[in-house]
Amino acid sequence: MKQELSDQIDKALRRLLERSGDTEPSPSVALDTPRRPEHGDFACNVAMGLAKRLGQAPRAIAESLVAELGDAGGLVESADVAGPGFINFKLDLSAWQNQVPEILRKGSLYGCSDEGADKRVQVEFVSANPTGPLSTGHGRNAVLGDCTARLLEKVGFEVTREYYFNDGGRQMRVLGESVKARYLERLGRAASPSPEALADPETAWLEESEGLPVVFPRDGYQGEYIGGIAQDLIDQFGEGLIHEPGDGQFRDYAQSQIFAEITKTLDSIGIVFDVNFNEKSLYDRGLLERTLEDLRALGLVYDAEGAVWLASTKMDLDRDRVLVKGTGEPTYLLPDIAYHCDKFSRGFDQMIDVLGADHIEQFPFVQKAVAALGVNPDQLELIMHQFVTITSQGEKVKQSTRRATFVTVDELVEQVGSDVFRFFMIERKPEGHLDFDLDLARDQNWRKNPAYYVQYAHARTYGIERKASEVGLSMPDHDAFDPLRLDQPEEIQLIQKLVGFSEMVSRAASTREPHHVAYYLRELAGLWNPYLQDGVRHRVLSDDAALTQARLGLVGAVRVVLREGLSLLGVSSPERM
RNA sequence: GCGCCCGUAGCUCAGUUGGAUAGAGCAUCAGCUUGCGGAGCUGAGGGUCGCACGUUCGAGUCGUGCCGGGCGCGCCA
Repeated sequence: MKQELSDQIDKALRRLLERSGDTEPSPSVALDTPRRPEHGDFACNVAMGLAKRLGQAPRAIAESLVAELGDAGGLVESADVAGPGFINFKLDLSAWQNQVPEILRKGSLYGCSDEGADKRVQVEFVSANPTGPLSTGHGRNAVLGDCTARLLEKVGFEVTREYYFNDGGRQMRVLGESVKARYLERLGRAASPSPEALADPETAWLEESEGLPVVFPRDGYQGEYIGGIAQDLIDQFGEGLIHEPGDGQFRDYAQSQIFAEITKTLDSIGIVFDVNFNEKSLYDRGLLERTLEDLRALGLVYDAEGAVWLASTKMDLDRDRVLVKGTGEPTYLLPDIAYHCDKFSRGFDQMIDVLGADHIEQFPFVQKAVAALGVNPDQLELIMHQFVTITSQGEKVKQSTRRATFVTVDELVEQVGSDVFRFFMIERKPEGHLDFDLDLARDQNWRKNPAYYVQYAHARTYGIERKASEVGLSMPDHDAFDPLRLDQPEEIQLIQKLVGFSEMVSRAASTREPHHVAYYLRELAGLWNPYLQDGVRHRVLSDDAALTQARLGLVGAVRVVLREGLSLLGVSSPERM
């Protein structure tokens, strides 16, 4: 509808410019929705931008444009020139009202578009290495990536969700050694390091204690889950693994166990990946060597100090980076570059990496290197997000990765459920900090907890349907009511909000900002809940049969939009609460 | 020290290529209300948009400099 008006204005503007002998390209017409209702339904500022070019007063240009436009084929009720040169449009009420059956007709397709038609996009997210349970930061990353993927699907892209993890390097070896240490401790063949030493890197690290060697690695993983994995191995193998190296079965078993746990966690919040891509497969296919050779052929690689370096300063970056260590082992950077080349070779039109703030430094190196190897840098984009803090009783909950005292996704989901978890995690724009208010998240009061507030708004559409069925009424089809009966100001306002859904989806998808969906839903619910509450002025079920049908039509349209919006967030749409 | 992100109401945060008198939720206060669904409805107060300068018809939004907070700056990932 907005598009239709915008097109009409565009045509009128072209006619106007042509007549005045102006041959330059016509400026694009932008409409925005004014904050103040007396400024109409849509406002246009194109006249102000043309003032200089045409050498006329903006208001005069606006007047001519209004005259040229006429009533835009019955769409416009009034067009007024206001302020410094705005044109304020008020649409005919029926233009709004007739959208209600349209929403019902489209149903779950409402809000969809073809912006991404025939395009394949890959979203890489979570990508936590399987060394422990997912933290809240990973949780935010997971929800952000998944909601972005859902938005892209909504606007027509073919989306691949992918999880990449490093299983070739040092980190996994330390994991294996950590498990082996706990294994030996539990069998009475090794001693645990002192708690003081574990807590503080500066404290002396004993080689042995009470006659037993201390084998736990200095930078090992201290979480309790490591002991659990060790216990599993004792239950299975007894003492049979005491001569097994840490990076053998210990590592393999720990990795597969932890990865299975991570998968389970993600599943519990409705996230399933299409591809789990492991670093090792890059080694197996010889892609590291090939990437290195390709970069070397471009003169972007050199040897120094016993290591192999990426000449990133030649690519406008502030320093060079090591690709292969003196030990002959690659750093994580080389596989990362090889991985992104592999992505590209799989034919995606667009690749999106979702990364936490602690990893963004890495991104430019990968992007530049991959660009040197022939990928258009615009095809590889980054969604960066800041960290999560958890607040309860007005105090921040302290977290430490090193000591594994962080709050896990599992713990949070157990307390508040998947729906609230996801809603809270997506509510903030990615680049801002996210303060997770645990008390509010736990609050069952629908009026206070925004997640429930929106879900409740949806459930109420079913409450009304149930009530209606008691008097033999059912929800009308899209052509079985007269939308012109929806003429109360609150109803028009609701309809305008419903109509704005598509534009919001399109914008959220193109800017990769799913938090707009959450805000939109809160606003819609903020109109809908009070509308229902005021059962005097506009009761849905009344003695007026035709009016009742029309309002049930509105109930249906609101239901469609709430359901579609919630589904973009991966939050359920309950029929009762 | 250098790089990136953030700074908007008491708190947590929105703010659509720069648009008209800066918004929401929570909290506070006042009045109404006994419900198509669990207490609700209506209204009010609350702001030098971190500070300064600049760009222009117009700046919360763009540029520069400063202040404050977070993250990063490894042959760790």
